[in-house]
Amino acid sequence: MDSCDKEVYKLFFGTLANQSRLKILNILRSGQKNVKEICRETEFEQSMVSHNLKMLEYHGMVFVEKKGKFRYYDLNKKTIKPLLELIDAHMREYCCKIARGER
Amino acid sequence: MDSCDKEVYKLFFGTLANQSRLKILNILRSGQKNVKEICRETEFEQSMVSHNLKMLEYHGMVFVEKKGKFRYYDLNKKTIKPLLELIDAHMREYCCKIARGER
DNA sequence: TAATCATATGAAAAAAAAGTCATATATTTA
DNA sequence: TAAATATATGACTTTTTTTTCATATGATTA
Repeated sequence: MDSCDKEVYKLFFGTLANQSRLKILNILRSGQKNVKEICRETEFEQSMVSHNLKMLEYHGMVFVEKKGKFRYYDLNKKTIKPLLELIDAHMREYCCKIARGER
Repeated sequence: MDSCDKEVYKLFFGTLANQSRLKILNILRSGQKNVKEICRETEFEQSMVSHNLKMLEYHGMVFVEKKGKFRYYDLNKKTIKPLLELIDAHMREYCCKIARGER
């Protein structure tokens, strides 16, 4: 990991370090959705969803597919799903106190 | 992943979404180090290193061991190392444009 | 036990990221 | 082709995070 990599890592993790984007990713776990559907399910405002989807797409965490006037976003199941699972394992073991809000 | 989890995920990723902390983690890959050594190798100011180490420790990414007046910090090789490797794989495949600075 | 060394902490300043709002663009339908 | 619908974008404001600075704490040594 050289200093260039660290910048990339930072951007990558930064993309995941946000509850709105995590909520979007989570919703996409159940299949691809268009922007409107994501707005409805998250109860987020549309432009915010678009901003966040752009960031997720840029980092390869979701893919887009144009269908007429809609844009369907799909989770990258190959890497993002296992990644979330690995982190689940880490957190089960080391972050109980965080989950409980301890300091 | 419920809304409580998302908060924890956010904190977890937030801890990794920072070049200073990534640099510290990277340096710890070659074995445990005390704060002074980390300062020297990173060229970061001491209090900043301490703040960042605290955050890393709180999230189970490093462990501390007191030895006299020194405190040795050690990387969590069980989860953080494989995590970084998984992300390497993701980035090799999807984030080339990021590494190249494209937009 | 005073001086020194190693590290931690809190508050405040600086920097970065997130969210909002107005509006632009693109596609479709009437 | 005008209106409507879906989504994206840019500039700005707000919020959050990071860094810095001064200082506190704790262990060691002279």
